[in-house]
Amino acid sequence: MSGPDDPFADPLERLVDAPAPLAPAAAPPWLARLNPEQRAAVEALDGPVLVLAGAGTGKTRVLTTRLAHILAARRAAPGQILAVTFTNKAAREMKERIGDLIGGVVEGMQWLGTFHSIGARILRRHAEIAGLKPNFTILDEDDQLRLIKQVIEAAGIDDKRHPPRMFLACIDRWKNRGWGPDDISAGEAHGYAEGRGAALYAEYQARLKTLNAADFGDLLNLNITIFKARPDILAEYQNRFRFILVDEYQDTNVAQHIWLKLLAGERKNVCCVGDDDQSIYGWRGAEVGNILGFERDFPGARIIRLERNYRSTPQILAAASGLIAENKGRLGKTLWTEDGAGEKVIVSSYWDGEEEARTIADEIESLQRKGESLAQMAILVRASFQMREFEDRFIALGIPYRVIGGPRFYERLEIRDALAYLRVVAQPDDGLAFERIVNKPKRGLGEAAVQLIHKAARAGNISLARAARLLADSDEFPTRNRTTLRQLMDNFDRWRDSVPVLPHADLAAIVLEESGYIDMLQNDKSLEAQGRLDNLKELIRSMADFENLAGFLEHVSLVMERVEDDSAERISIMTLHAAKGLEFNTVFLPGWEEGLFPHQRALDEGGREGLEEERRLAYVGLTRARKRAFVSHAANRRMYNQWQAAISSRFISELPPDHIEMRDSGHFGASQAASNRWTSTFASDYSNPGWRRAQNATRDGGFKSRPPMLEASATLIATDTGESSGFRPGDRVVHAKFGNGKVTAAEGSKLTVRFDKDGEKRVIASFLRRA
DNA sequence: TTTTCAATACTTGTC
DNA sequence: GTATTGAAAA
Repeated sequence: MSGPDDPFADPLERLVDAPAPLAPAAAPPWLARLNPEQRAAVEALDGPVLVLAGAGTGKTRVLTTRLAHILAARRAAPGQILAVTFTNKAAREMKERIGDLIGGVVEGMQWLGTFHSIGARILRRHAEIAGLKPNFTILDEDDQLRLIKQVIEAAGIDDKRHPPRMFLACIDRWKNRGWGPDDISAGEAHGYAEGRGAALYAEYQARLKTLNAADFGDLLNLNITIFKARPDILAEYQNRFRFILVDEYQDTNVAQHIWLKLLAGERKNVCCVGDDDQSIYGWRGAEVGNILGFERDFPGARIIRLERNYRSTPQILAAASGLIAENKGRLGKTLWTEDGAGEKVIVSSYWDGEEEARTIADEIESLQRKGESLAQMAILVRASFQMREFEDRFIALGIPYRVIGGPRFYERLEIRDALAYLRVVAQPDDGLAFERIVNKPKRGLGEAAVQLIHKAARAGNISLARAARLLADSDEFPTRNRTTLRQLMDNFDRWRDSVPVLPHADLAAIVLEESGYIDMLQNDKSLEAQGRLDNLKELIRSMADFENLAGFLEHVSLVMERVEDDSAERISIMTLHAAKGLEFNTVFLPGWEEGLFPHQRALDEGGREGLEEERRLAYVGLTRARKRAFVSHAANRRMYNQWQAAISSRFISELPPDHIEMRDSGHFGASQAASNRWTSTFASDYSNPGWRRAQNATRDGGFKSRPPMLEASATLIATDTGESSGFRPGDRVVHAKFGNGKVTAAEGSKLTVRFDKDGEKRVIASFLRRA
């Protein structure tokens, strides 16, 4: 482990070579731009510091400036600072902003990253101590679940009564708390399969070792194991990390907290930045207690509150503050701003979700006509099913939109298959990857064959691939399959041999070609197959950005994301969770109804704690808005195709009346009781054709009766293909969202299409292509 | 081995 | 309503 990649090969000398901006100056310009609290947070370098940064108080600025300050004061070299974030996006942003502040020195900041990427880095260095090889695979949830199923099956447990998912959740919870198989109390172990939880967990961990694999939880937990087993190694890191910075501290779980405390050592130059009011990931293992108990964990800690808000109007701040004040157990902050008054938060009531979407879309167009950019508007929903209504409406009106947090590139089937091939090439012990592709494309190695290989593997205590190799050369395997298996194994040997000589992107292309995977897709005449081939091409293209195969695979497992282009003129639709850390001039917050928001399940499973987390979510939503916030609820909402009457969220009544303006749509005349009766009488008939037609009629009517100017603007936005769309009634077309359909009417670029699945819809020609 | 059908559940979702 | 998933049938 040495060479340019070695994390320890960057001695302090780097600092001496660092560019000019590092020269100590009496009054560094970056400090002058801070308010007194921010400046205090930047300058309090020694000892533990907790920065309680309210929404929009310049948290990132403080973090980045503090880093720059440490470097400028020559208190540490870039490689001696540990800076951890939760998301790759946050890490990337921090890197960029430090780069803006102090220039190229960022390159030396090799310990700026997510908890998991840094954990993985440390684990690879000392893998042997944890019983792994340095080239171990990082498993994602899918692989994890498959492994768990195997463990459960091997233990002879009925997976009907004890669903594997449940066990996955247990393991997740245990790992989040930093518990190994030996730390599971009888009570906890009882949580799954009548007390066998701990034993199964141990078995799961043993299997991981055989696979030479680690799951996400292990990336940190095995670090802790290593640190505890080898104080000398821990000391090495404690000595190295002169300063530790943590972003979004309220989201840390117990394991991360232990990890941080170990690394902080005696020096305890730890600076954690966070906001207890924005803790919304409790269900994922985040422990608000970490931030609430910071002083207990780090005695003598300095606590600095950032309360001056630079984002929102006082009206929005007051509404959000009033709401969050309902929560108990906060550290407490009072946000203030010097900004002028601004507009009150608008609270609207609608008859149903469809009217809500329609009216919000109208509001969006109206704002747009006043010159407001679509990129500065967002719709923040509680649950993703709410997005659909907005998408439908935006498609109909031709309002460009983007959904944030949809299905990800690396989660697609074909990508995962391709990656599985590459994983087996890179790491032959990766049995999960091997299993995934033995019979893909179909080569006659079905379940029976896989079982045989499994048996051999378990008997010899060797990996699947090794067992497969043995079986291929022995006569314990059905003759007709033996040749196929041998061919496959020979292929893998050959591919593996070419790793050092071939560029990895070329190798990937060869693997996919020679394995028959490409042929399989080419022979598939379905609509998706072409898209899958394109995705594979895209995958191979993207591989070129990485140095080697191992580097690429690491990226895929740790950085499962696509970089969003947020400059485009589009409105964003996302969940409230996805919105944390973002800001927009205008924010729409639909669906504030009891049962949806706060979500029923959060109440059922989380009790008062659950309710408070929901309230924090509402707070996060409101504080995303710079100028305008629109809260709304509908009296009737369709969930799982069932109409349900809903009463407005308690969060609406908790908003301070002085800072909100109630708006009524007029249609919303029926009392809650009446709507209840109405739903129960007609709910069963709701999806019948007659009702559908009636609903479509209203929708169309609404569309046509609009002021002409709106019609025009809607057309204008969407007419990038021009008036002559080229589509005629009768044409078969494909729509990215709705699939196949037939054009029934066309006027200019606006078409009516009868979709095979979804029925008739009005769509814009530019969303269509010829079938 | 593959296709098809029925049963199930369905908040949020980084790494 | 729908997507996924597992088991039975072809």
